[in-house]
Amino acid sequence: MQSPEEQLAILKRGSAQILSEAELLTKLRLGRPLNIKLGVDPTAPDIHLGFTVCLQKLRQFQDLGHQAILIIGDFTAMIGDPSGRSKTRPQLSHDTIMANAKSFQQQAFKILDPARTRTVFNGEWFEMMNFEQIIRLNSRVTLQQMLHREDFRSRIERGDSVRLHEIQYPIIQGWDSVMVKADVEMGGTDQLFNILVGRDLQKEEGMPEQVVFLMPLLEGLDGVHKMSKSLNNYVGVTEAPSEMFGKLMSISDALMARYYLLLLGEEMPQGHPMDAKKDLARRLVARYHSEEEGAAALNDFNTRFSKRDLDSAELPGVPVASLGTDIISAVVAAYSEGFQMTKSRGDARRLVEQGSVQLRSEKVTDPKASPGFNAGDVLRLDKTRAVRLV
RNA sequence: GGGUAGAUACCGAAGUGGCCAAACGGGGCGGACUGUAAAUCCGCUGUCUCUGACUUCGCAGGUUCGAAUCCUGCUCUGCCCA
Repeated sequence: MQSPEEQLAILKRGSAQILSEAELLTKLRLGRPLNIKLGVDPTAPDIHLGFTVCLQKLRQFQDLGHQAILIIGDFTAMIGDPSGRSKTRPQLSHDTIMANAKSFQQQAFKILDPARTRTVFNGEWFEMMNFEQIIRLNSRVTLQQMLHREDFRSRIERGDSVRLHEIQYPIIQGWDSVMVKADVEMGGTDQLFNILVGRDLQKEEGMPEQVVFLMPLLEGLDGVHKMSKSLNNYVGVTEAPSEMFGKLMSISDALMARYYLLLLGEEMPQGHPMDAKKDLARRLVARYHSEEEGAAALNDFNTRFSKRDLDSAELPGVPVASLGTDIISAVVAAYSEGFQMTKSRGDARRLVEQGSVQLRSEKVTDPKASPGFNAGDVLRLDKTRAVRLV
């Protein structure tokens, strides 16, 4: 086992903020495995690359002999969050949450070491609480404290509603830290406030305060907003190799440097940016699938796009019989059969009229065309998608 | 509880009786160019049986030849007062 100083040096790498390093060092010197807490929200079962930034750091802690504690926020998820101004977030059933949690773990263990991971559900302690205890818990923090939080404040300034239960989230999360006796809590930089509340509550309970360990937030594919499912700018760790590869190839060069740093933990190499990007994509596919699939995805990308040779690329097969006779029906069917995507006929028509659709390497721009479909033909739909007729 | 402002397409936001499937911006998508990058230019962005038809402007009714626009009720939200 490395010395506390060595451990700190390793852990510091790539982190955004640690409050405080001195405290962390003191804890590392205790010579026992530390409890490293990471809270997860079981509303969406898919882990994306943004979240892996935290998971990888957590793995590093594990490799240094520490204990990861994954807290599944089943309690909060069951309450649901009715605020979502545009979309009401559905209250999740217990079954859904358990299923999500399970799939979450499966994905997380692509990165984490199961032997050093403890998974707990916060319903374990919150479901037991009665109203008196809840009030008492609430009395420990002030409204001013909660309103200090950036996103609440900005919502108030914008005139958006903030529901009372939302300001309890930090308290709930903080109490989790008390219950699992967290030595360190990890999170993205947006978690600073919540994690600090955990410290306050631990202090009030007369226990040592957890160290705040923040990782940078990974920007999504758009390069602007943080990677998130709702913005649809994410890469999921379970996505198919070619899909993952393709998404990674579409990022900007500036963003690529970030991805190198946060996902691979190294500097972006010199040389042609495209080669660097291919290597990034290949390695990440290899990490979440396998070396072979990484190499295959790279190879496939090269034939499909660099050589523009769709015929020999691997494409989803779609039965000729499902296409109908006209080109619009065929495009709609190809999207749904080949990619499980629902396109309206209007969308399909636009793609055709605008020259995106190709059959047997020739553009079909007449929406009324019935060009005849044969097994073996390649039907190109848009920039990234094509199917092979079978 | 009282007052007041508001609810428009993915988001922001115009429109306040017919010229509105609804300006403009963002986002998204497609084309050209390329490295499936960036930048730039062009086009599209409710649905369909697509030079036309149909359904949309919080919900339900009503007035009118005609309503996103006027009236009534309801739901939701902000702000001010209590």
